Order: sequence, then structure tokens, then C-alpha cells
Amino acid sequence: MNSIPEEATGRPLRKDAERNRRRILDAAGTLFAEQGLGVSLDEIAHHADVGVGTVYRRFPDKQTLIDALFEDQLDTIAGVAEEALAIDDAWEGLEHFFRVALEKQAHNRGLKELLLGAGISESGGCGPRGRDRIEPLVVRLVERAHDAGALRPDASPYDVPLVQLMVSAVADYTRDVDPEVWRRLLTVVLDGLRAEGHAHSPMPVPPLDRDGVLRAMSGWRPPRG
Amino acid sequence: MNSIPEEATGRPLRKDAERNRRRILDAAGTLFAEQGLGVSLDEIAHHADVGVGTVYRRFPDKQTLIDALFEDQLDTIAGVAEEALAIDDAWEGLEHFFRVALEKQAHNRGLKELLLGAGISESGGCGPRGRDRIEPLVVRLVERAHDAGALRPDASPYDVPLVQLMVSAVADYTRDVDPEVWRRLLTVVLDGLRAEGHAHSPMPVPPLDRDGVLRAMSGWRPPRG
DNA sequence: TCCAATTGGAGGACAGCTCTCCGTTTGATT
DNA sequence: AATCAAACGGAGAGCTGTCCTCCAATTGGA
Repeated sequence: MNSIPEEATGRPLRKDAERNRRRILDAAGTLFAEQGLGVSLDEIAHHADVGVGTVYRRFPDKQTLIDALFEDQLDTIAGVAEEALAIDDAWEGLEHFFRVALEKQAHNRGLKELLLGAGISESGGCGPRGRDRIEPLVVRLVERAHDAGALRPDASPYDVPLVQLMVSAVADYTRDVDPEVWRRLLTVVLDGLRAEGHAHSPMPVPPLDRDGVLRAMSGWRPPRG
Repeated sequence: MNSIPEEATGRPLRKDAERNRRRILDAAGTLFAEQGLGVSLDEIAHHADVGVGTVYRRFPDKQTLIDALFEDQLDTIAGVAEEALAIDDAWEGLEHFFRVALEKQAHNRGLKELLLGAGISESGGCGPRGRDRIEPLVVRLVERAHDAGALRPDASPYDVPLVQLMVSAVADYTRDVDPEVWRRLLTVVLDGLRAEGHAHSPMPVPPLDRDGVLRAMSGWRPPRG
């Protein structure tokens, strides 16, 4: 984020103000990652050991705070896509993109929500901005894999976000029980996405057990429609 | 549901009362299916052209209404698993279970939420009841497929609910844009789940296009944590 | 005709959110 | 040390949205 600690005015923030700004950003980062963009600013303020008023002086509204935090996280995802394109083998590249992008989303619920929906408000916010950078990279990643005959021919670039959605739904669901099982499902999906005639990849982690499934289920709350 | 139109008392409901009971059940069924268990009773009452009070006289609370509606829907899913076991070919059986169970969930958001979470309240409600019937059937379905060498050997019965979760997340996400794309993703997952050396199944429907993805994204609301 | 059953929907009680306001405290500057 | 703009905390206003209660008005059926 913006490492220059000043407002629109040229004057630098007072020492305590700057310290609190950091605290707020840290608390918000943690809470958004753990619980998603739904956390209230009251909660963030409390977790940052700061009054709500302080939060609102520094960030005029919630969206601004979200923007400040996630702007470069979206760039990070674009960066992953670029890394992936830099890998010579087309299939490995695609795999890399899925795996690493999903790792980030599995560790950060807020980022996942930002990537999947249009930001938090209907305004659209940062969704489009980040995605306009990411989309062409994904399209190239997929086309390249097609050209190399590595991807099943009937797969579309526009299946990619749906795969991300699918797997990160699992990551969300099982977060508190076993935060790594989503890797199994990604493995399955990738094997299903790959062109015919390749051996399956080994499952990277053991499955959930009966009790794990039950606990994941009972920890689940239906989303608001 | 209970087709005998009487309360705990032996007296049958007055004609208008019975008519309204049906209206409420119908409206609730529709709205739960479309929007999930989150819909308010006020909304249901309005959609049924009935006062809220009427709803509450007939169904003491929301959970009762949900139970009345979904009890047998859960049996239906168990029925699908039984159908699946009755199919000779183990792989076809498993495929049938996934496809048909997911069709039901894709058409009915409320059912999906009931299967995935522990009912609407922390009480557990109908979740466990239905699932105790379903689980052993799924285990047998999977074991049978393993014995037949049709399923990849490292797949576990407890991956099954996660697959359902994944695919129904797609169904939810794209419901308003193209309610059938989830079939593509199911195809991919099933191909990834099948033992090695089988040809891929053809994609049953065309992919989303760029605009479709965008519209799905903008229609998405982050769940409450 | 009559009355118990039924009805609609205003509104109480609660919960949770965003954001404002203002008396008090604090850091920097002189 | 004295001063004062800047920053602070947090009560609470104002909103939305839920579940559910209550009761005057209405209505089906004996």
C-alpha cells in the first residue's frame, strides 16, 4: 500500500496518527482475511484498539479502506498470472496459476470475495479494475495450453473463474477443519481439465474423515440471498 | 408433505384456512428454492397474499415451516442414492447420483443449504436426520466403484460432499445467467475422478461467454461471515 | 343468525450496521 | 513551559431488516 504516510495535504501525519493508521490497516487485513469483507468497522476498530471515530477520520468509508488494502493484492494475482506465462511448459503454467492464485484465496477470504464479486458495494469498486488486468493474461494462458495440446479441447477460458470459485468454495467450507483439503479437489479438477492420455497427479493431502465432514457441516452458515 | 389437512386436534381446518396453508407452503417452496433459506417470513407471507399473522398461526416458527417442506426432499436425495445403487455399472451409478442429486440442488437453493449446513439454526434440525440415511448409501456407492476399478484409487467417500459443494457453488453463482453451466464443471470433475485410462465425456453444454461471467460476478453478494 | 375460527398487518423487541458528534487528550512547535 | 491544532474514543443517532405478537375486523359454516 501507499507507504508515503501523508494525506492529500502535504503535511505528514502526526506520529500517533500514523501509528493508528497502521494498526487499523493491520487489523482490517487480518479480519478481512479471516472472515471476509463482511466484518464491521466497529469490529475492526476494536481489534485495532482504537475508537470507531479514528477509523472514520482516516478512511471516509468502508470501501476506501478495502481499496487501500486490496488494490495491490489484486496486482499480486495478476503477477501470478504473469509468472505462470513465464513458465515454458504450458500445462505447468496453467497449473501454477491455479495453485498459487487459489493459495492466496484460501488464505484470504476477503480477496476471494473481491475476485468473485464486484467488490463489496454495487458500485463495482475494485473488482473490474483488477480483473481487466487479469482476464487477458488468463485468456493467453488458456490459449497457450490449447495450442500445446495440454488442455482438453472443449475447455474455455471462461471456465477458469468457475473453477476458482468451485475450489475456493471448498477452501471456505473446510477452513476451520482442515485448511488444505481443497488441494485434493484442485488435483481432481486439474486432472479432469488436462488433455486425455495423461496420468493422474497424486493427491497432495489426505482426505477429510467422517468427523471432519460433520464438523465442516455444522460450522457452516447459509449465505444471505 | 402431510396431506391430511388437520392440526393436532381432530378438527379439520376451515376451507379458507386450508387454502391459505397451501398458499403459504407453495410460496415458501418457491422462495426457498429461488433464494435459499434466508428469506423472511414476511416475504413469504406477502408472496402468498396472506398476512404475516396467518403464517405464524399455521407454523409456530420458521424452522417448523422448513421442516414441513424439506423433510421429504431429503428422502428424495436418499432415493437418488438408492436408484444409483440399483444401476449395475458402478461408475454409471456414481455418475447418476452426482448428476441427479446436483440437479435437485441446482433447482433448489434451500435444499442445497439444508444438505450442506446443519439446517438453518444451530439446533441441527433436519440436517443430521437426512444425512444419516444418505451417508451409508454414498459410502457403498463409492466402495463399489472402487472395487470395480472405476474410481481413482485415492478418492475417498468423504470427498463426495465436497464435490457436491463445489459444483453447487457454481450452480448458485451462475443461476441467473445460465442455469446449466454447472454441468460442464461436473463433467470435468467426474473425468478427474474416474480411474485412469478412460476417455473424457463430452461437455454437455456450451461455456459461459465473457459477458456471462461478468454478469454472474456483478450479481454476486458476499456471504455473511 | 350468530360466533368461533380466521384474518391482515401495524408495530414491539431486538440485532447489527454505518457513520457523526463532541468533550477530552496529546504531540509538536515556539 | 505554554499553547493549540490535530487526533482521540466511544456514545449514540439513524437506518435496515429480522422474527414474532396482538387485536379489531371479517368470514365460513352450523
